[in-house]
Amino acid sequence: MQNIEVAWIFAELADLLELKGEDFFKVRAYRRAAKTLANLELPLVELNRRGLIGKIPGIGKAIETKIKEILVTGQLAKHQQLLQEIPPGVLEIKRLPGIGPARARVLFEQLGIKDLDELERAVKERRVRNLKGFSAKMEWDILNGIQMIRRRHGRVLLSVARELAQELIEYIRILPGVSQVEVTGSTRRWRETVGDLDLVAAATDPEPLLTALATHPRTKEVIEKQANRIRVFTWWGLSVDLQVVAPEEFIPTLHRNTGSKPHYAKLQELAASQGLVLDHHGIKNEAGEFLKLQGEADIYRSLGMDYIPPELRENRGEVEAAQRGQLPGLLELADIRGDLHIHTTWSDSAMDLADVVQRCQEKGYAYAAITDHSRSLKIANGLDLDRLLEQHTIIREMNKKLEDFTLLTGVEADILPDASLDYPDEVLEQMDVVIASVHSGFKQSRQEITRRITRAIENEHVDIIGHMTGRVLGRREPYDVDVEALLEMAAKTGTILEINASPDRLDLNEEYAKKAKEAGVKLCINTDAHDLRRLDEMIYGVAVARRAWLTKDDVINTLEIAELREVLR
DNA sequence: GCCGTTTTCGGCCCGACTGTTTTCAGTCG
Repeated sequence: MQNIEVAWIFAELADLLELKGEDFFKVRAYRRAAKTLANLELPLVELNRRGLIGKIPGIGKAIETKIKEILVTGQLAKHQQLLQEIPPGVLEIKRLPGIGPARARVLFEQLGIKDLDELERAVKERRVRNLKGFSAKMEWDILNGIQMIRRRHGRVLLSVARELAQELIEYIRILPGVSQVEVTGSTRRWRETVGDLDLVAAATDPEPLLTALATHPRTKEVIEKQANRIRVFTWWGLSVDLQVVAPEEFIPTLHRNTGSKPHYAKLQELAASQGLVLDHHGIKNEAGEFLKLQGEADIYRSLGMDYIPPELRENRGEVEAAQRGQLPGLLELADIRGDLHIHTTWSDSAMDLADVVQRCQEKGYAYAAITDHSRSLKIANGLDLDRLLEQHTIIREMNKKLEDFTLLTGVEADILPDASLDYPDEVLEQMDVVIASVHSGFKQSRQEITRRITRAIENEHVDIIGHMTGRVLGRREPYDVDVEALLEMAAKTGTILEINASPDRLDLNEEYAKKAKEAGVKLCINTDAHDLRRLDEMIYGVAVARRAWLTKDDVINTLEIAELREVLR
């Protein structure tokens, strides 16, 4: 049992209890526990062995007992029992925008609606609008919500896919006879969501590997099995395809399976035009001899071009650029010198200032900015003026004692619905980093939201615009905003745009990040972390940047502190 | 269900928006 799986049980338990109308505080206690468990540093199994589960904040006697039950039996009786009462489809209905526990319950109890299909039918038959708490407009919203969920269906966040991939790879790598194993497909190309996880392994005998995956604890059922490949569906809601090849076919298979299909097709075409044959066996010349391949770079070299990293393999001009020797030197995680969007216990995060400093130093960063929420964001315990200034005083004091590390003062100031910022200019002026973000009024018109963000961009004290389109993958569409106009304005004012690295945001996305660069805008990759583990998500923002063809020069948090201060000034 | 340098019971981050049964429950961040 992984922590994340235990956390999922508690999160679902919270949802189920909420649907039953259970006390809100009890629901919240489970939800908090789920979040805490998901972000623990150590495996629960280990903590249990050391008798430390009850010591975790937010975990009391009752939840501790339940965790132990899960660790021993693999499930939770109370959770299973609730699932008997409430069909899982009702949980999905509750996740529709505009539908919460109360409305989902009305739909279930009064119309017997158990899943999205039944809901869609009821809406089309106009049976929903007359229910208490519903309306004709809401029927429209429901259909849109169902569309959104259908679009996402079967796809998971890249971070989930990578976590599962890592676990399976480590498991397969140590099996007898395995020489190599790698993740391929869209996961290796770092696409923001993943439909299936594709693995390729090199081994002399496939059978032990196929059996190992078939019986792995993550595997729910085997979908298909052939002599050298197996497809399974996992408990994580992601299917996994493992192909086992002979060692000499590993590199060409890894390369082909990584795709993308259009990229690979283009290479095959190019190979053919040179009298070569490129396929999963390798590259064959006109004499029918296979060229020797040490790595993927040899494939590209044989075709007369530079090596193309997986993130660029989308047939968006990378082949032509590689032929001309003009691929950009992509940004690397190691280029990142600091994180400029971090929350602490002063607002709604689990980390205190000392935690942040320690972890950022461990990561080898030279600086970090503390940017807690501003006063209007009450639910996140946003800082009023007094607390903000107090925090900044403390940060400046801490800074004096730090060596080779700079803790910057800052704030994530709300761009309010009336386009003003949450603090006056005189206050913003005094801090190192001002991020301005929208956290309210998402449903304003395109014109209004664009104007709001434009005003923030124009404010000379605003350094960075945070998560500019506001999307949350699979949960919330971006707000209606004229991104192109904002890029133009940001270029004019020298305002920096954030690539929010949180795997469910990735905002700006790769398309806009690329356009930003082309418009002459500088970017900053931030985690927006609310707990220690999520400071590690920088890599996902770097992946967006790489897929957007960005180099070190395009990203300001690759600068050393003195240069960074210059840019922020 | 969790928690306690005021409380082992009684608190638990708040407020805006929405649609509308025009007075507030439900949802959201």
